[in-house]
Amino acid sequence: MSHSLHQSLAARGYRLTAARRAILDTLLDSGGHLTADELTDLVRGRSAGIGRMTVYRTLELLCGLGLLRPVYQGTGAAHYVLMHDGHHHHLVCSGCGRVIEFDECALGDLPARIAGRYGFRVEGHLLELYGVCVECS
Amino acid sequence: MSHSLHQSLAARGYRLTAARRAILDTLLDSGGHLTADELTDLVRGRSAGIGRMTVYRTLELLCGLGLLRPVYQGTGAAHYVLMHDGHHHHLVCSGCGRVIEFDECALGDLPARIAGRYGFRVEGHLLELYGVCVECS
DNA sequence: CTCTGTGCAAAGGATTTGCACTACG
DNA sequence: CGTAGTGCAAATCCTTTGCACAGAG
Repeated sequence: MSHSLHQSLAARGYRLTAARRAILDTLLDSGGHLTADELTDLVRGRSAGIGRMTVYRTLELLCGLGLLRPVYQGTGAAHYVLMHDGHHHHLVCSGCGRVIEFDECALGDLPARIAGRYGFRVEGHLLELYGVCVECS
Repeated sequence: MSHSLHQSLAARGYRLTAARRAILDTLLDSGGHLTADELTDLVRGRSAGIGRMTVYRTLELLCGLGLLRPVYQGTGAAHYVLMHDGHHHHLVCSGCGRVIEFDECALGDLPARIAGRYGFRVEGHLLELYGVCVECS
């Protein structure tokens, strides 16, 4: 499990450097939902001397491979979420801005229907539900 | 149809100024998928003298009302998409970055199940499918 | 009339280059 | 060894404030 990201990189011919290893490990341990800066700080706590740009570039690389996804949670910096098993599901509260993850995947045969209709091969997805959480009701 | 946004604002006590009217009309006509800057240019073509910040503030307002949503398409500026009828569906190609909209909504009774489990009232959603389009295969 | 909304300019952040240097494979 | 990857600093770009003025209700 903690090797899937590393192997995904290696398998595509990308080098597994110390910096990338630290970034990947931090991402996996943190569970996602981090900005680039938050991630940089965490990475540096684990392995000093890693530059902000290396973090940015690694994030960009992972996004290009479909393993990570930037989401815009209102204001400020982009948050990056891991696409565990190719998908990710959010509940976003309009009141307090809180983000809750949930696992239930209700897509059914939609990917197959999309493939049939648009010739589009679906590899992953992000579903965000917007509304109001219990506390904000 | 072209009045739903205007009425949503008016009904909540927001003023329907000339600038907001122009921005709302442009948004509706363009079909969405615009950055703030692209929208500003379009708005100015229709009604000169409208400032960039007015556009930003109107976008922020609409996002707060759940009528619009910022999405992060890779790099650069945020793209804003209209939440027609509270939902929006994307096909995003990892190859060329193209974004295709589709209408099929496959959520079924998920909102009801989420409400039961998390006490979260679902008002809208964004579904993004990632993969490879026909041309990039 | 009053208070919300607007526009400008300037500040504040986040992200991105350019380039010499390091180290993975 | 050669090339992909790194780190720093500076540049660039997007977005947000502060404040005086205009216009909607």
